[in-house]
Amino acid sequence: MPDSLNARIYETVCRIPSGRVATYGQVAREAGLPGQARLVGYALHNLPDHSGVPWHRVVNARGGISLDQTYGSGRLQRALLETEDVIFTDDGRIDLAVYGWMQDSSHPTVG
DNA sequence: TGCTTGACATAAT
DNA sequence: CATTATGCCAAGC
Repeated sequence: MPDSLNARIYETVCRIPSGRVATYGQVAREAGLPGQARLVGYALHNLPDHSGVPWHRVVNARGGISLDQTYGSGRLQRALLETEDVIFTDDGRIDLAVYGWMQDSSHPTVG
């Protein structure tokens, strides 16, 4: 199994600060996989529960959970994000403009 | 070995 | 912002 690949993705996902979320594309770029956002999702799929990787901080470009929110993982991610003070919209999405993983300190809610 | 699928992104409308 | 069409790479059978 290509741990070198997943490892890069896990490393990047762990880089996501609490209370914020990053898109698959953003993680993919940080992991050195520009354009291969799918591989990020694939890696997270292989991600074991005992890995300690904050996979719940990874969402799609719409700021929404692609998983089935009607069952386990989907509901779990939302629950975990809520524990990070992340607010969901009525549409069940996250405002990337507010909770998006911005490396710059510039934040609409902070600045 | 080759086809199909997949926790997605981006461009155009 | 939502929808539709296309691209990308790796895993599964």
